[in-house]
Amino acid sequence: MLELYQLIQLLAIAEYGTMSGAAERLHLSQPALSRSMQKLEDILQVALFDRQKNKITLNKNGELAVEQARRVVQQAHDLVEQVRALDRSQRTISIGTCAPAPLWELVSLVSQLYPEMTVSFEMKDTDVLLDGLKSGVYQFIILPFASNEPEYYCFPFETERLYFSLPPVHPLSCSKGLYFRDIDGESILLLSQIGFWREVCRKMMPLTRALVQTEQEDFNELVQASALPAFTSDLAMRWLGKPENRIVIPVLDSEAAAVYHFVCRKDDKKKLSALIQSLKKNITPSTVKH
Amino acid sequence: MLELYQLIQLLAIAEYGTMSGAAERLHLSQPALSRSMQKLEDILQVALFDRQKNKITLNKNGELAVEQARRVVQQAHDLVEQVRALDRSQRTISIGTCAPAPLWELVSLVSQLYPEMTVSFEMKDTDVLLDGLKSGVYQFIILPFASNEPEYYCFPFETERLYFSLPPVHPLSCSKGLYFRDIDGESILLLSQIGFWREVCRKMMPLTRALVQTEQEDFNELVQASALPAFTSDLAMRWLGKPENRIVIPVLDSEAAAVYHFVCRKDDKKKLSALIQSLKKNITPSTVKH
DNA sequence: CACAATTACGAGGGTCGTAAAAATG
DNA sequence: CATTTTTACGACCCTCGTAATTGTG
Repeated sequence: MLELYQLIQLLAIAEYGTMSGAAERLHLSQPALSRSMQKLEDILQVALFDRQKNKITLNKNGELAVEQARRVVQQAHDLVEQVRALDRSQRTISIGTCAPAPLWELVSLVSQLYPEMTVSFEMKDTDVLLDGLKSGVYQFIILPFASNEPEYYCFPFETERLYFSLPPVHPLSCSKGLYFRDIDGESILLLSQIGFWREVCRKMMPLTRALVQTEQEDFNELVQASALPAFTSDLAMRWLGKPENRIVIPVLDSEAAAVYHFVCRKDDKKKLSALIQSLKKNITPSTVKH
Repeated sequence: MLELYQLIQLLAIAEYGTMSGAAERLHLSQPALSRSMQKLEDILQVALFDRQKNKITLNKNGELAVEQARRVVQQAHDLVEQVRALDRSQRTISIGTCAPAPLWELVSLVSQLYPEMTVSFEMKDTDVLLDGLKSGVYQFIILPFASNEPEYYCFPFETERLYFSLPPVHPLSCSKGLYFRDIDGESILLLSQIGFWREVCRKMMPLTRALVQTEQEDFNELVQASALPAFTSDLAMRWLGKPENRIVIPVLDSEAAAVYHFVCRKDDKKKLSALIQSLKKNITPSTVKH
């Protein structure tokens, strides 16, 4: 019976050229490898090597066998990897999101509803998210708009509104509401992991220079220490707390309000029904409106 | 280490549905198969079956594994077959010919020159021969015309001229020479394995009905017993003898003379050089002319 | 109680490593 | 004389089969 280990050994010989070298690479004794190849030739009923007492070289048959063996071994390797990947994908829920805020609720919710599953998430551009949903990278994604592609199931479940976070000394800190353009031109502090909000800022405040901070801790300290404007949101304040020593003022532009949509493939709707129901239950009428 | 026998066993379970059934088909005990599959799951680090104490069914992982295993096992099988086929092709010379006559000389010549090789031959239509030469089915072919395709090496090496074989009582048996049309309309005896000559007859003697005989022995007896015209040729008479109690009369049409051409791929010219030289040496000037 | 799968245990086959031999440059 | 391949022999691993156990319809 032909077996994979024989093909792997053959490949090692082909790559290394000599039996003793291949044996060493395979952590095998030369005699073992020699016998193994003799047995392979027995099985194939074909000579694979030109034997010159002191030296062996692959003959035509051997070269063809090596070529074919590469395919077989590669595919066997792929089999292992693909099956493991499928298994992993069945044990993990991958979430793709356009912004961090929805995750604060979602991750704990998903962990509760599917306690045996591993939860992973990524923040990407919306087009990458849609590609990933299509290819199965994500079980569901969070978009700041609705998708009406027929193969997807989509509904809005949460809104987020941006607030300026101003130091009390700021000239506009007494306002009841502000527009992006009121602050445009001033330098502002920004967290790096804010998803699509980054683009919103660039578009709505084209004159503003953003000082981007990677770490949440460092960001918080900077906000307290500096006199620069920053952003927060209703969701951020609910989950992470209000910034200390700061005045928060709602941003009045319609672009400052996002309606997060849950999007999954219709095929997966049944699997995710518990989550979907739970999300819909949490929707308060005021939450969705803006 | 993943091995082929485990994949084969997995496929048997997938095809048969139950372990005991698959074990039987594999000429294996159930416990052996059960342990084997447990080991396969160990190797993949993945469960392949839903186990219900009394029953097993493939789960998603298992189905993917089966699908992949089919590919791997199939390719492993192909490896064996292809290597064996290559080995055979290196040990055999396959000749394709348009007519039987050239073989009488060729087969013995090839056997002498390449005593370690097996000689096989087939008689086919000329277009099939050319296809076969291109695809490697034949090492060389014999055509009744020259091929001037640039990748082929081609030269004429033998001619054959048809003769009518008439009973002495036949009205034309005293002729020095005859044309096809002189006999056209009479029923004639024909051997089935005459290659392209069959088409020549059909074309040159459209009114004639051919009584086709499969066996050489039966044909010879028929020729002696009946009063019907038949064919022979210079080569047939040289190698098989003159028909008894018959008058042989040359067929004068140009279509009754064939110049057999040896055609091989230029790649193979070197391998066949001994044969080519030997064939060229045998060419007598009179043999090639017609 | 028949049937299916798993566990336990001993037997056998096959591969492995060490040692030794043969051959080459 | 170092290097490479092959043969010989004993050890061990791993798969197999038989028998027994558990669970199901």
